[in-house]
Amino acid sequence: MTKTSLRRTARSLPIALLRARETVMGPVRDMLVSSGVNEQKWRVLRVLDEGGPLDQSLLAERACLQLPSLTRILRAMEDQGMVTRATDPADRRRSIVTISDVGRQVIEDHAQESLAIFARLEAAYGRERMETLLDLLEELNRVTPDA
Amino acid sequence: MTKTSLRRTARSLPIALLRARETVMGPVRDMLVSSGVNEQKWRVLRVLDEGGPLDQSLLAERACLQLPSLTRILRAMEDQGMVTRATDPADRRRSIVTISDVGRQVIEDHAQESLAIFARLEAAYGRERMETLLDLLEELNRVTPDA
DNA sequence: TATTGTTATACTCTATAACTATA
DNA sequence: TATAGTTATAGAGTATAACAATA
Repeated sequence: MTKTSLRRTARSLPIALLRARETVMGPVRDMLVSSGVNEQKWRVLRVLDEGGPLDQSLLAERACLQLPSLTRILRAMEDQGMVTRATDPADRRRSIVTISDVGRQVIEDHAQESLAIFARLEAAYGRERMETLLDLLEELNRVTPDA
Repeated sequence: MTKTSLRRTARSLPIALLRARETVMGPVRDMLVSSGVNEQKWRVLRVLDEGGPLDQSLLAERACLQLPSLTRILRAMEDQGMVTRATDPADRRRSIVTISDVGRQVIEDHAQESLAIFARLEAAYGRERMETLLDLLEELNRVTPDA
């Protein structure tokens, strides 16, 4: 160990969050391979399904993607018929992205499995504990909106 | 929204973990640009500094890296003099990785700043809340070791 | 035969900057 | 001049499979 003592890696928030995500993503990745969309497209669909039509900047932020990545992803998703894009008439620089029936169907097709994966994890981890964890994560995101 | 209601994305554990990590990594990334190592190398150094010499499989798991990625990263880190590698005499398939003084110095050089970043976040978020969050993340990693 | 680590491939994300169109 | 989104580029991670060396 170095002289200046850092926290144990298990108590390092960035590392702890990354390990937790790897833990949780295992079964989710298995689900996604059968869905025809990757993790990123799945996030885009989820965010659009939840928040309604969004411009790309906001969509990128909520889906944790860079704008250049999103540009490429949306091109593919448009080709697959999962989303549509339209110029915002109020500000013609903006492009508004809308989920289509095809996109909604992708979510619908995997919603049961997604819920089941979560339910299994919650059963193993504890319902109350899970709610507390999600509360704390939400609060963390509020503390530092992006910095 | 689709008919089968999934959780709000803020209550989706994979998405919540990803957003939390993005939130937390902002200042950490700023620190790392001045350190000469990227996120992945920093994790490798932290894990080695904490756990002592490790074989590559274990190191990969603890640092959340794939073995092929680790192979490439270690080659670079060996060239930079941050780590050394030696064949395990007890099992000559195994390669044991050890952090060097140079590697330890990289950690030492940024330990203060790393602690300060954490302290600021903790102050904004709440000390007790932070401890609870870290406890819950540790427990989550114990529930499902990797599945 | 199984395991550890390496190499190779294809795909994708990140980070950044330059660029276009619009405001 | 500033902003939204696109394009291009370099660097790097992921996933996977094939492979060599060793067990």
